[in-house]
Amino acid sequence: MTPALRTPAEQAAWLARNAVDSLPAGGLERKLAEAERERRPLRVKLGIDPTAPDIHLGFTVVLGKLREFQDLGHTVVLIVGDYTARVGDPSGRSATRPVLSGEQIDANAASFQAQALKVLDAERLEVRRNGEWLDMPMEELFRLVRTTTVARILERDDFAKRYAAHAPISILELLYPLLQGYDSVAVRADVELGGTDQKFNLLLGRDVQTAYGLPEQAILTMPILPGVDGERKMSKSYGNYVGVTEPPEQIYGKTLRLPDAALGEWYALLLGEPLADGANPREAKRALARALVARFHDAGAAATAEQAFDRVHVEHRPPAEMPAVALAANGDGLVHLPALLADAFGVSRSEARRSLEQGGVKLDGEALAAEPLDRPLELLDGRVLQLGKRRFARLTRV
RNA sequence: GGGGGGAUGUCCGAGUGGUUAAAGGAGACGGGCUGUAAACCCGUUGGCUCUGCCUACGCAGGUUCGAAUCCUGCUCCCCCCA
Repeated sequence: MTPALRTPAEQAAWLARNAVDSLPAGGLERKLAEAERERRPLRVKLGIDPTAPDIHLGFTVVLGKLREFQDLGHTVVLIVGDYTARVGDPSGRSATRPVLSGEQIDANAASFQAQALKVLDAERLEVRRNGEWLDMPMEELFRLVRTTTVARILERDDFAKRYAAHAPISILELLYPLLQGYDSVAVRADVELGGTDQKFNLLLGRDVQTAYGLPEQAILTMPILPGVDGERKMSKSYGNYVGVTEPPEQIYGKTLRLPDAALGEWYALLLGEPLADGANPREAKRALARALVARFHDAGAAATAEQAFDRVHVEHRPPAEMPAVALAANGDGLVHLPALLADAFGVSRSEARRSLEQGGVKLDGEALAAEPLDRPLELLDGRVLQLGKRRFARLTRV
């Protein structure tokens, strides 16, 4: 898939083709030339946060770029931020992230690594934990902290905004860019990747390296992938993400829900190719969905997922497989519908009542009247209960 | 150290003693229309044993027939002065 790229200049251009920034100008090319001259692989660094163990599509954009480096013979250094996670990141408007336990971090890191291998080549991969070097004496910390100033840190866009908005910023947060920069020192990074939101941190890493007498890393920033809402960046906290370990039908279905306006971006960032001019959005989106399922599962799963999708949403038939829910009747042989719906779909009983009132509950495809709330068990046994358009369950007598 | 401002439902944000489960918006959910796209229209959006009951406006007490609204203490945040 990688075209034959002979010279460092060609390689640099290829690597930067869908990046936002490649800094400093010519930096990547010089690194590549140096590696060739010294016959060593470049050390390409990416830091990850083990607070969330799931990798979503947005993150695979950066992973995909790392893979390109690997395909050119370079080494990827994945840094698990175990130490920083343990300290806790108080950033963000939505309160403090929980401080994770050691076991939790280990578990997350392991699952993260397994997922990353769906994109990365295990042969040219080095995984490190920043706890290896960040647990430093205060004297060392002072040395690190001296490399920058408050004004410089406050230049970072989100700090600047929050400061202007009188939102809280903890000292600890201000320290994070420096710690991340020190990671680059510790692993002697030649190149560091990140999303565009990481630009400041990546650049600061160069200053930190200089202060420690090391050559500065080149940086490459990748565009941020919009989430399935097509609006905000893909993020777990916005609930607009597609996880790489999700089942085929989920990946397929979520992809088809993507607004057309974002289709071009997904093509460019996930498939690495432009969306053909005048392409039928529906067909293009189906092709994209198949490609993504095939990438994280396999081609067979992609075909199956598409069939399952068509069956439910095009042909309006219940899915071939659906969870079974046990019916529990009271003494009169009646089943309380709100309780049944709550049990089957994890909604509250009040919510279930509302859905009933709005005609959102179907039995074998027929809308169920809101009254009465208690139905004979015989009427329900063996039938398909449906909430909304895409939640199904088969009812069975215990 | 001193002074001032603030904490409301998933989020943002009104509300300063009584039709307030709490305006408005976003999001989400259900229905319509569709390509399960977007846009658009309608409805819903704390819980429950549901014509009622319970729980809710940072936390804990108090005043009152009645408090998100008043008082006291506490926690956290922001600003100004030093």
